Amino acid sequence: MLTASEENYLKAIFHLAGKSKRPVSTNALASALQTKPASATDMIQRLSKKGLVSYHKYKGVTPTSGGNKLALQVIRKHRLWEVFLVQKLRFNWDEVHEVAEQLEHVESEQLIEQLDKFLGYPKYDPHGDPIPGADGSMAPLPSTTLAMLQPGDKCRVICARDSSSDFLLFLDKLHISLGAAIEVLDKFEYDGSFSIRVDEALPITLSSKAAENIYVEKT
Amino acid sequence: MLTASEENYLKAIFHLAGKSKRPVSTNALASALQTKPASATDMIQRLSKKGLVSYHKYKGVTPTSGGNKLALQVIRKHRLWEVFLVQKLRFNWDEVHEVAEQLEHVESEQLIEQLDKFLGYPKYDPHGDPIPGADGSMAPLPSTTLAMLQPGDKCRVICARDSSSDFLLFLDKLHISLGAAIEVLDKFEYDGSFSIRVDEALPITLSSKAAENIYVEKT
DNA sequence: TTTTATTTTTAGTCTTATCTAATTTTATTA
DNA sequence: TAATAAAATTAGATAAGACTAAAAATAAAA
Ligand SMILES: [Mn+2]
Ligand SMILES: [Mn+2]
Ligand SMILES: [Mn+2]
Ligand SMILES: [Mn+2]
Repeated sequence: MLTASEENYLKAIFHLAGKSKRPVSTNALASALQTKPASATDMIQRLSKKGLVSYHKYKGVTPTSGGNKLALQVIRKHRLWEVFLVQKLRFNWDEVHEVAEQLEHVESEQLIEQLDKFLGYPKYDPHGDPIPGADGSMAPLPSTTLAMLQPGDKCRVICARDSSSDFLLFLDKLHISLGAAIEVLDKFEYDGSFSIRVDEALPITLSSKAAENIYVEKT
Repeated sequence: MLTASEENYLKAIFHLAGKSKRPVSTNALASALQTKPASATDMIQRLSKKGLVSYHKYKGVTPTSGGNKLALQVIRKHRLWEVFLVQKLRFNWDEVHEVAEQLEHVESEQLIEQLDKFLGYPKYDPHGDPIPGADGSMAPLPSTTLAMLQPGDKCRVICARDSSSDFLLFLDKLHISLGAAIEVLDKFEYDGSFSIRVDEALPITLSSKAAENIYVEKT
């Protein structure tokens, strides 16, 4: 088992390496974790001994396939907790990170699987980032906005594209929350506005500007 | 701020000292935490320096008023998480402790207040232990069983008195879960059995033996 | 009231995770 | 290419939290 610190480093290496798995420099890692390069080197060597990262002195570090898998599981936990905090505990979009950063280290297979179920197996976190499955698989980044839908289409809200607090406050006023089920009733060509139904409530009107800033997945 | 280890020790001292605040011996503390007496002494001295416990060499240790307050806050978090695990994530009564033991150390005022709200401000945990309020106040131990109620009475399920897995499985079959709202419809004097309604569902019959083993609070 | 047993504390060691300061390697520039 | 700057590593220190073994204090028994 990994310590919280090891998990944080592994996750940071995973993120910094990106899709192309380019080597992560010691300085970049240290600065991402708000620590010193010497500490990063220490931890890199420890993770390397455990076979979780591939490391060549002065040449940077990348996750191994084993490290990759573990990093994805930590990210899975982090993002599921973020969904919980926003959808169930009514945290704001920008208040969840710190807390999820702690919760992600709680160790219990059962906990995370039941949480996933409780949340309805969400595919995206409140920032629109895909949630890895138990097997490490991930949905593609969200690309459909509410504005792309046609009357009769149904969808679920993933996240806001424009995550300014103004916009989020606006969504809150309309009771459009993360994970809300939306049905497109009508689209008015005149100004591109929509008539929609949110979570079985009475129909409301939404401007094209707002619709373009809401990422959804069709259901 | 306290480390997880400090919180665990403080909580154990609080529990072992009991209501009468009798001094806790080093051996008792070590054995409660499954560690060695030398480690317990170490930690006792650390907590003493922080003013959280009152300590006299060879004479045992008790929480100070400050330590008491902090211990109650950790217990509050522990028990609220236990309620969450059982009521929301469908954990069994006896599966929650380990996980709550980890979750209790997550640090966020907002998290615990929102969780409390989300759970409907429960007064008891799944083991029937009262949950301290944010101010440290606690409800008395549960004393009312379902069997004590009369037709027309309404209540909420606190916990099982007999927490054998047989009985818990039986309750599960009847869809009587922790926190369930129960209405007593009728009481049959012939055998002491009850007709009750659980969470607005169709009426069911409950034996006197079962009713005597369910602790409730009247609503 | 000595002697013996138990409990508790102290002394010294280990691991994890951090830091600063010094050194080494790599990259840049003249 | 040689000098300099930047990045990375190593050396050495510290703190938390655990351990074992030894010493000291207290409790129980003879
Ligand atoms: Mn973290
Ligand atoms: Mn996120
Ligand atoms: Mn704990
Ligand atoms: Mn409990």
